[in-house]
Amino acid sequence: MTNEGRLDAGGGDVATPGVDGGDSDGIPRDAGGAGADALKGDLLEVAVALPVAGTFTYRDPRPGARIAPGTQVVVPFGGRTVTGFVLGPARATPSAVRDIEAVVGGEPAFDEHLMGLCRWAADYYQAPLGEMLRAGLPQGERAEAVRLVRLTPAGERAARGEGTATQISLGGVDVGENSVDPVLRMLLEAARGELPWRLIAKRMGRGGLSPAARITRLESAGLVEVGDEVRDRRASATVPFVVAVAGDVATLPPRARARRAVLEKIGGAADGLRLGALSSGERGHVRALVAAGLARVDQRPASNVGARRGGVAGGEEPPSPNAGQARAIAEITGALGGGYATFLLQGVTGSGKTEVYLRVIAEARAAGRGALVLVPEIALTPQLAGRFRARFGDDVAVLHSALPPRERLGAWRRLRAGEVGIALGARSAVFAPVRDLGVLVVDEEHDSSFKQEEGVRYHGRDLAVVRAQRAGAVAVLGSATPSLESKRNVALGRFRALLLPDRATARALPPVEIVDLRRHPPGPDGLLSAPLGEAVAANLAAGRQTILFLNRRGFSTVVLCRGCGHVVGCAHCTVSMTYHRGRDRLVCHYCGTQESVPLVCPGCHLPRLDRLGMGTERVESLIREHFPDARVARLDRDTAGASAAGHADGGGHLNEVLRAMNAGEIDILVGTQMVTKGHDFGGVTLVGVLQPDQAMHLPDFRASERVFQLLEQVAGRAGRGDEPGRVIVQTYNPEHAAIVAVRTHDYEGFVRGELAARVEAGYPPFTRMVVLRLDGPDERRVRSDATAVAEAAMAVGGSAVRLRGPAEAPIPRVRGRSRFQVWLAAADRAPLAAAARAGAAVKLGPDVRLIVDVDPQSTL
DNA sequence: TTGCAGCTCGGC
DNA sequence: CCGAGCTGCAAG
Repeated sequence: MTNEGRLDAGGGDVATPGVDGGDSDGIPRDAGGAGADALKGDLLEVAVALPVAGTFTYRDPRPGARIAPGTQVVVPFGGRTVTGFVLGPARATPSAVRDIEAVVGGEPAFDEHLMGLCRWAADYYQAPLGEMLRAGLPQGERAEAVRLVRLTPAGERAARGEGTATQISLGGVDVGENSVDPVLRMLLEAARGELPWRLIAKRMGRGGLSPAARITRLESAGLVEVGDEVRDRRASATVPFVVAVAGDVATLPPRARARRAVLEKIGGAADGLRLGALSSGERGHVRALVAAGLARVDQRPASNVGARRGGVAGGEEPPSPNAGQARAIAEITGALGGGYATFLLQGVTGSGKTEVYLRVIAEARAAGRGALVLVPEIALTPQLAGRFRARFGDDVAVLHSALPPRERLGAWRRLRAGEVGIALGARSAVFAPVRDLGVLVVDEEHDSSFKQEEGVRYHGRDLAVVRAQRAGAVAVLGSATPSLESKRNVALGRFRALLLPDRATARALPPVEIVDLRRHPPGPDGLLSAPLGEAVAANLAAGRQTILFLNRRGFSTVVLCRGCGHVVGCAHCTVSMTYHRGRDRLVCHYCGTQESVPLVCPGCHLPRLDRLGMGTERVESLIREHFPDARVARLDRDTAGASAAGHADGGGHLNEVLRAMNAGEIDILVGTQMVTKGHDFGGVTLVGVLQPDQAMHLPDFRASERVFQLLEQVAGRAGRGDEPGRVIVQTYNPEHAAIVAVRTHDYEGFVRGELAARVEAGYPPFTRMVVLRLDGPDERRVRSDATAVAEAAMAVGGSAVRLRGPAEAPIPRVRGRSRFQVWLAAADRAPLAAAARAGAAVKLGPDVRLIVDVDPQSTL
């Protein structure tokens, strides 16, 4: 279904310049003299979507066609074809200029405002502009060049063994019977005799010539041709619809009842039905109906998909705000239209922050301005989306990572076209093309998932504030436990603080009971202390629901030899393997490597391996033993599906658990973080936290802050119904600051203590930080490069910048690569950025990579 | 990132 | 002497 916009054929949505062949060798290299001015008008500055510094100049061969800044284009770059973004007219006239090959889509992918934001972000996060721009486009909006290998007629003959001996030997094809060149054979079997280069390389595996050598040889023999093609996902953004066609139903066999039923279903929908909305069985009938001339399948643009979904605005009477909410709403709406302002809205779970967002957004919409809402990845649930839909109906575009690219694209287009005024999504939605932005909301602003930890490492919350600033909009950051950065910004007068004092339901957050595991040791299975065990039993007897929280997946976290003390570790990482009982395999949580459980110790070969440590799988199983009559369920990444909560295949189990919890069909839910965020479990009256201890001792200056935030969030799960809840934390470290503070939900006290410690140690929010992360297969090389990087950074940073390292990362080896870190801290941004740039400019040894991480959120 | 030039090493 | 493989650098 992918429409390929073939460059030389001008397919689909791809505007093809008037010059054929893509090769611009005919263009005068030296434009000197009279022609220079005329030429200059068509010269454009382009950022390519690659990790390459700088921008490049290209020519638009279509006379007078002014490509607007922000437009996505396809350009030849080095020996291949890549995506780029037009920045504007060229600023220099270099000696060599090549032609833009294609313009993707009719309109710019970014408007001026978003271009400005990406430019700012590229500079701040020290990322190439082209890469930043690419990060700001949704999947599906990106055009990508695919290198295709295609059989020539001569190649086809050779592949069939019909070619002349010369042709065959020319191609290096082995003439022996049964052994046609594997590449030719693959191509012969492929549709249209062509395959992507990458696929061929993948299928060939090892042995013999390298795929590249093989293909090159075939190409020079004229048996195959190789070319880059732009696959314009935009052009292919269509969705199949089935429409009933007037015809003679009698042509259907009388016994084809199912077929008639499907036909009726299709006929019942005035505009036809999405093929995707039918079951696979029904789709089979559609095929037959089409063959019988009773139905037709249309391709419709994806922008129509989902446009008319969801509830109708105003369907439900909004609850009237309490005094605290009313005050917050009044303050924020008062600032709307008055230019930039950021509010920090602090209120515990259940205090009604969402209602404040909804009211403020409604206010902005009434004034004709757009809104953008960012939530942590894991919190982007159907429940939350439903709440926005119930209030704003079709005016909301939900940008979910689980959305198929097409639907995402449709949502993006509707936002850009102004058909939809509100965008709701995770981190990357900060780039959503909302028109005339009035409000940006960042919910759970302290959540670390707003920081992108791969590729371009931007922080969604920080970018939201910057975007608000640039757009003259109001930003609202909400949290029960704001980040210390935001607290500091309030103290500095940059943010305005708003407090929602109570839970909207007028009940206080339950106190947190701390169980000292040194005095109340867990039972022989290491699970429950007596107080927590009794509480669970009592809650169960009372017919109420319990959540048990443990932030570790798997069954056992360590597989240890009782004979020699050997711990089974990952072959590629310096971490121990986790035993997963569901799969009956050992899994590395860092690189994903899986292996079967060895029968004997790899060290001493004695069969004395033991599975130690507690993961959610073991908790679930032990709980079933303790409470055989209880209905127990588990919710973590393993049960929910592939990756984090949001992913398509994960939704099923997650939603099922949510439903079963709300229907009271589960007594005890065991889970990881996943149970803490975004879900509203009405009837839970007991929350048990099993072991927050390991999280407190992570080598990370934010460890305490994270533990507090996590516990507070977990506590918020309890007692939201009519019943008061209980929260019990069992720990070996009851005197830890985060534990002490969480007992009485004394966040302000915790913040004071923590801020004092941060000042003392020179950590954020009192300094700014950048980490330079290096990794490579050869430990000594990485170490020495890290030293050179540190020296270069300090030579520039001088006394304004403090250095720590180079030091091995807390997990020194991941995926077979050794990792070192150089930490830079400074009070001011400028010297810090300069030092980091100097460090990043150091020439590295072979296979050593360096990543600049500005405002790092993780030490690992 | 990938592609290519320039170089060295090994086989004929 | 030629080709494969590695290294370093440039890409408009």
